[in-house]
Amino acid sequence: MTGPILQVALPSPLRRLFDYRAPRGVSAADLQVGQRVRVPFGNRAMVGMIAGISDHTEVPANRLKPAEALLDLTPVLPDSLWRLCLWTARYYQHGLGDTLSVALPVLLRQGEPALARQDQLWQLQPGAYPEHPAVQRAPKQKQAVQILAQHPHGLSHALIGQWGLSRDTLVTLEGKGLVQRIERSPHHVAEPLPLLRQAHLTANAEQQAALDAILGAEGFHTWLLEGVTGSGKTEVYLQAIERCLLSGHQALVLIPEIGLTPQTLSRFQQRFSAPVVILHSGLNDRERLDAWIAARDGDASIVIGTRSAIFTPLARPGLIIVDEEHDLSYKQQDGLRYNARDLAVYRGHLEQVPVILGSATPSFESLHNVQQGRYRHLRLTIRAGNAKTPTFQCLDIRSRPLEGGLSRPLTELVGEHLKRGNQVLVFINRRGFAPTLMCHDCGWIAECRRCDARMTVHQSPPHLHCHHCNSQRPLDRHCPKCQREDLRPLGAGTERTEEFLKERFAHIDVLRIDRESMSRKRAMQDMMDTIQSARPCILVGTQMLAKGHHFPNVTLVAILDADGGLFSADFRGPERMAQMITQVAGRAGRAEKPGQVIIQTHMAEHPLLIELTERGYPAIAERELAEREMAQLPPYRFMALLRAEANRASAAEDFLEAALEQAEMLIGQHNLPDIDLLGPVPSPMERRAGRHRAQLLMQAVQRSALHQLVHMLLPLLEQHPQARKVRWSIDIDPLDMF
DNA sequence: GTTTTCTTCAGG
DNA sequence: CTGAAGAAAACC
Repeated sequence: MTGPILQVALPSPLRRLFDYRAPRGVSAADLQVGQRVRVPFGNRAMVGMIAGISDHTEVPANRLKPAEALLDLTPVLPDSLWRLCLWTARYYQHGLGDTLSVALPVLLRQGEPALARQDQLWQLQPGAYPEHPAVQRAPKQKQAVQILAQHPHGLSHALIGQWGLSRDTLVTLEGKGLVQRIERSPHHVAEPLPLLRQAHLTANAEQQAALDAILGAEGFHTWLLEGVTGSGKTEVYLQAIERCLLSGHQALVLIPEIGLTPQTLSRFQQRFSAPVVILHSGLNDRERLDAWIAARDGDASIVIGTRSAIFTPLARPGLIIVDEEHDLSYKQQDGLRYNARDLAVYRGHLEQVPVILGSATPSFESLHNVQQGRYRHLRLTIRAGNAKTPTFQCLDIRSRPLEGGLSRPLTELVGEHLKRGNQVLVFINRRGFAPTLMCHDCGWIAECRRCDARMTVHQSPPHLHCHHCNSQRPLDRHCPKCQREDLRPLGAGTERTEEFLKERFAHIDVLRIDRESMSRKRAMQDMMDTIQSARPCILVGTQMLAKGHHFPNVTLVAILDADGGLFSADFRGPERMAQMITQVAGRAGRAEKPGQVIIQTHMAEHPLLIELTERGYPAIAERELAEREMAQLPPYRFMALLRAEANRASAAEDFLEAALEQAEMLIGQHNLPDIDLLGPVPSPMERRAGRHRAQLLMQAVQRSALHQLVHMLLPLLEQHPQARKVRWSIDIDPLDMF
């Protein structure tokens, strides 16, 4: 008689479960899938999750160990979230244990109880009042009674301090029987709050039509809410959430990483008095766990968070919103390479709740899903306050000199807009001073020693910086090759453009917005203050500018270099370019002032640019999707990318060569239809951070065939002798090929 | 992935 | 024979 065998998922990269006997003293009736157990693993203890309970095992009895302890009385995750995790592990071909450890808050991974922290609150006893004889000779105590009288639901320790009271005072009062302690979770709502703090705005006809469609449908549907900037997507979200809360359910809202704009968040908090939890990177482990538990137990009505928030359990799920669904930050780029937007759709299906994907520039995948009838399309085309759509113009810069990245006509135009008292936004997707440092005598170029890339010149402070591996080195005056003293920065980044504009428009504020300049804590707020002041100013920045913020007084948007997207090696280059230009352009012309968008390019006749400027994003999408179909690319084909990297030059390719052989064998053995194996080839940037990288692309007509192939291939690769010499990973539905 | 165990080989 | 380094195996 061995008792039940626990199949435990452990936070390890190994893609399998480990069998244990039940902890001593724990009977079969106490055990459930989804509970956490502490188990001995090798020479240390680990926290894992019971993924299965069986009555037999292949592991010989002498190797089978008992688990040390059962950590939960009931499963930590609701059933729907457990199933979401199982599906995620299967779909992204990742170990279940590792998947679960991505999904769970850190403290739960470490074995903390999955219970809400109990705050101690001080509360007045029923018979206590400030004139009570017992406190007349104790002013501090009297004051405490007065303050507590104003807080019938109790005051927490932290707040007591803010009122200038000490713990001792309250303990004394407790002794006198005037005050009691109560335990309560910090998110617990004592009594139902009024839902709305602020009445909702009146929806326009389009918004109302979208809301009617969403709210009129039963159960699970995916809605693609395509709304041009300023058309009021957020108001649609808010009113959909309102209905969700009114029916007693909770809403989950995903936002992109950098789009954690205080503006959007405060709109949620201003509108609803219902409890909102925000899962952001600033939370410590304890705060994160508390928020997670508040969501799971139904104490939080609205949960807002970035990518990983898709794994937040909800007691009463009612609605999932993915804002800026096209944003790449929804895709995790290492480890478990999941796409939170796609998981949101699957989760909606599991929990039978509507999913709203919102964007001004929907991803081509989502538009394709609309065409396929999987998603329903809702459009918002009217900008608030009748703001006009900006006019687009390409500015041919062939053989024109550039200063700080700007051509002469553009600089003049900037001057005109400033003279009229307006603000100008200059978009340049390159940080630093210049992307290249070159010796004017011998042609030497500063390259990174660990990557196949050029070093970027930075000026404040002066140094060379590789944006791919973060290595830095000082800026020499002499060329290391010919020793002469004529090193010149080539091209322009944000620093150089900022410098040029400051010099050219000496009396005007020039604000640089990029990762460096925003690292200061109040930097963003200072910038917003200047912008709100409506004084003429110039904003110079990277794509940080394109996300979330509204600049009502900007009338000119200048895009310094649009050509990158036109001849990118990545087939998604044009999609990215069109999204970026459209998003940046959307920052302008919000008020009565019409906006003007100038795109500097060497390829003014390029059909893509012409289409984008004359007919806009939807036209580009239609055209590009047709091209993708012809070229048999996603979303018309399904991709899985096997990457490998190694210190030795050929190790990665050797491994992938072996993988290719295995894959070909499996395709033959199992008659898997319509799969192309492309490669192995060196990655577009072959060497990065000192490691040589290569990739094998697998592409298929049917997702299921590709899935089968990868599913059978990975166990073979794990055992392969060459696998030890490389780091490898599988990326299902890869979004970039680097 | 990390840790433990095995293998090999130079050196004494 | 010993010790070090590197490869292989185990991790339940």
